[in-house]
Amino acid sequence: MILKSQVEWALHCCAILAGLPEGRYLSTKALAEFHGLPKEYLSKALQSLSQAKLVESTLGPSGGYRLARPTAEITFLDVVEAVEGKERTFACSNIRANNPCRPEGYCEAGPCAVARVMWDADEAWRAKLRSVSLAALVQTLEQEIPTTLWQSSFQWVLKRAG
Amino acid sequence: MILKSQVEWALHCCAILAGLPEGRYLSTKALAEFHGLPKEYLSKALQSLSQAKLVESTLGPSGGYRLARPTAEITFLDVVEAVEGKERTFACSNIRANNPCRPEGYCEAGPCAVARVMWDADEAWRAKLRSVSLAALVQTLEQEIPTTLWQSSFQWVLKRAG
DNA sequence: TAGAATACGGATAATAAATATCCTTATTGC
DNA sequence: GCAATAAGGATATTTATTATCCGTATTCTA
Ligand code: SF4
Ligand code: SF4
Repeated sequence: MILKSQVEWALHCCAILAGLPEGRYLSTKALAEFHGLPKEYLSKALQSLSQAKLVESTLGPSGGYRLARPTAEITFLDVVEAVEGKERTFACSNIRANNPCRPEGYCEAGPCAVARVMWDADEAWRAKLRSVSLAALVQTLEQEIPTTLWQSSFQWVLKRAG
Repeated sequence: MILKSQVEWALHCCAILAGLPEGRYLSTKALAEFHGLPKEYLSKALQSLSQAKLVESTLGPSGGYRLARPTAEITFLDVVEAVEGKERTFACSNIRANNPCRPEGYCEAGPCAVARVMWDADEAWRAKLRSVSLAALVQTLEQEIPTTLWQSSFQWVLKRAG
């Protein structure tokens, strides 16, 4: 089990969009070039973000994406779920129903203990992702990335932002 | 991203093995029949458990598997990692290295903030799985499953255990 | 007003992973 | 010696991921 690479892409794109000045848009093309990613396929990830209402888009030249909400109000979980979906990572196929000793017509009340533990763990994962916002991410990145690289990156980006 | 179904299978099989009397073995065939699963493929999951030293096996008629450790010393995480592997669920492809503004020969010190958050969440998931033992699972199941079904199930199993 | 750049969605192809089956070998109990 | 078993290799089959291509509607710009 491994998350799709689109998750990493989407998170990095959101980090860039989070640093964009108010009202500016950044195109798929620019985001793809900046990260060295296939434009057409990255576009699908961005469309997922758009459908999840995390970003807004506009058409035409100088079109592209911008965040739809303040960075403090978008979490890692929002992005991950936009790309991966909201389904739990443990799917129960109800194999206990195949128990040969199971009485005719007997129907289990709810999810069994196995599923509940797996779902609790899934929720712990999500809770952690929910606890980190894009604002927090940008703050950390700003501290860690060398100032010159940070600035030249945003110069590069701004030159292409509509 | 979804866990393979072998995880569910392995957990249920461990739950059965956990209820087996000291020194008895249960075969793949019996476990597959009990859960209504494809024997050959379930066998692969059990082999994973065996390689992870969670279960011991013996050959010949009346052969099969038994737990290699006390139920209190086997956790959900042990079983999940035996089947799914120990790799983290977020794989970093280091796309920041593609940044066009990145200086020649510049090399990032360590994993970036994005990866660290994802890995923290992964660890939260594992911590939760680590916190539940097979002993705890069996205790819960024993409380929840109707006594008659519980007993007839283990009668069924014991008749086939070597 | 024409043209270029864009997001969006549908279709489809390529690749990788999960699921499943088959077969051979070595070991064990009877 | 025979039957049942775990183990592991080989190989299909099916599904998910990754990727590309194209048509349409929209928006900006010149
Ligand atoms: S995980 Fe629980 S609910 Fe799902 S099949 Fe197994 S016993 Fe049933
Ligand atoms: S997640 Fe972090 S370490 Fe991984 S590619 Fe992105 S920036 Fe680099």
